Amino acid sequence: MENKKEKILVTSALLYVNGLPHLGHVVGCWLPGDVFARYNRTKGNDVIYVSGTDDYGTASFISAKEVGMKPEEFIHTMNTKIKEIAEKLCISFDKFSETNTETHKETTVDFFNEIYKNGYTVEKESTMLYCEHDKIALADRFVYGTCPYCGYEKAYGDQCDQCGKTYELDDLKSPKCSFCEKDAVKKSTKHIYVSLDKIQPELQKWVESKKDVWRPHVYSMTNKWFKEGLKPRCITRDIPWGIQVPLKDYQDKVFYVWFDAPIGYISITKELGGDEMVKDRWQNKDCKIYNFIGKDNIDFHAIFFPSMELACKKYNLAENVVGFNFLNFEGQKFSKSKKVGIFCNNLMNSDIDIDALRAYLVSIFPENKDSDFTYEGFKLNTNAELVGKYGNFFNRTLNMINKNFGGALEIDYDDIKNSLDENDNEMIEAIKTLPDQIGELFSKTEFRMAYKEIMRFASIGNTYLEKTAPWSLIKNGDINGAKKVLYLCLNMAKALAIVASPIIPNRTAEIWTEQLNFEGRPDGQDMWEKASKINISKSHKVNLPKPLFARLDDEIIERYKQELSHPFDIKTLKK
RNA sequence: CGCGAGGUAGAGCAGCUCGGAAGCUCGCCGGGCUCAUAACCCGGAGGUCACAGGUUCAAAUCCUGUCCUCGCAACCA
Repeated sequence: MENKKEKILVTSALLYVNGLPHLGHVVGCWLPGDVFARYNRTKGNDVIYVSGTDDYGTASFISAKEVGMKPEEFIHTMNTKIKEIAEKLCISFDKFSETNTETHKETTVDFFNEIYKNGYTVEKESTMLYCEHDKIALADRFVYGTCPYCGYEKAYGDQCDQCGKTYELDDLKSPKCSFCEKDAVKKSTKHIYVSLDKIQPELQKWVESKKDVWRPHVYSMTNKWFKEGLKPRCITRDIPWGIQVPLKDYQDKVFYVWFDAPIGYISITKELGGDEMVKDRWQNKDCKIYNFIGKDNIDFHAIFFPSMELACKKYNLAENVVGFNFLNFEGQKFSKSKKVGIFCNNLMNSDIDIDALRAYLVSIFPENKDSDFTYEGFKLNTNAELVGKYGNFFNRTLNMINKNFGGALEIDYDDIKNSLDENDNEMIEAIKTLPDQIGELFSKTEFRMAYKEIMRFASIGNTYLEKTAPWSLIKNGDINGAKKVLYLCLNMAKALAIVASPIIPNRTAEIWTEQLNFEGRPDGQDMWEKASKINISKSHKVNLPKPLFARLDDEIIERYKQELSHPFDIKTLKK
């Protein structure tokens, strides 16, 4: 059953530039997207993987001010650092860009113009709080004042922490700007709203068609919106940092970040391959789009962005909105202020094995519910799975081939096919069927299960060695028997390198060239189908093995705990 | 009746969509092997699948109710 090559576009949620990512973002967006993209390339599909940073919005504007930089300079600095971290983690973006580009501005303005032209916008007058000093509109979380109910003086714009009551921004007494603490003033302004209510029927149809594709929690979270009914949503803001709204009377307004950010997926695609690629990936119904996001982003990717796309009528909607849950850390939430977590800026100077880290993270991906990172788990996964099962199998196989046969077995499948016993047949069955089963799991974005199956695959190899005991065969003079066993093991080793390559790309590439002595890379285009073939040539010579992964002891773990727990503080950028 | 997630062997978890003899990793006990990074393989002990009802020939899995735990200001995916 040969599958046709698929066109696939993978996106990972744009990261807000106001800080550097912690493991949560890696585990929910970058890494699953990367594993998925790598698998599909290896499978032979035509994949591109894009992401970047979301540069606009109030917080980054204020942060830039705080460190004495222009917004452009600040976001560029942050974008560069974030990109370095992605590279360190071996996230294989075809393009990692940002939203502060000409291409993005054009794409966003054009996107808006289409919605406008299609009649899906309305104008509304509303009052807002404005800070004359910082020249920005103050959203609920950037303003405080006196609670109209209990008189608490540090109440937020829409809710009081002391009495818990919620209210309208209008009711807050003597409001002040959270940034400069000066009085905020009330202003009346016009804003543009997108008529989500008009789009709801069409959107709902799309969502329903995804019932069996999306993860259950994504589907149910999305459907909750329909029960209450979608309402027009404001997409403009009164701040000086963002993309200008291209309408008369709106010269001083910009688009709300959540309007333009997802359009970034399109503009970054355009940056990568021009209009032609946009056409090929966003306007071609044969291209499937996968959005990898954290659960906090589900609403934006399953409701707002698709609604906008439907109103714009120019681009295709996603095939799958892959919403991940959250990662906790040693039983607690990640927290910068409490220094709970692993903060990726620390990875840059750490000697932690990125592949081992990736493998552990995949094993605990919060696919269906929140999960927990523990150093104990990391240590266990590295020592028991990667060293003991996976790496050990390569080591055993290659060692015996080298020690006893000078690295070359001088046989192939034709030489052994008439002398197969039950154990051999089980081994052959595993090599022929498991790569496809594992691939199926990857393509269904069930990464944790795929990883588990890969480790089970390695265990089958170890058990086979145990049952056949080639070291005894050699001792007893059954050289052909030993060669047969090792030939099958070598073919399994090849398969194991390929199927694990989406998760541990560096180590598998290393063993591929340096130890197995093959050409190319195990994660090369179209390599997947080679995994299930038992076809290594007679004269193939392997090299001496070398341990793939290093064991972790408590001392090293303790050092990582110290090294990796420091959140990045933007104040260090201060001039 | 705020919202959401969860309660499965000592620990951590999978299985629940599409009911059909309780599974994985670690730990523990016993055995085997010595090719391998004190790695590997086999066997065993250990669970009334939170509780109570219901549907069914059959329920961890579906339905109803109850109890308990965790998250829901900000930094933060």
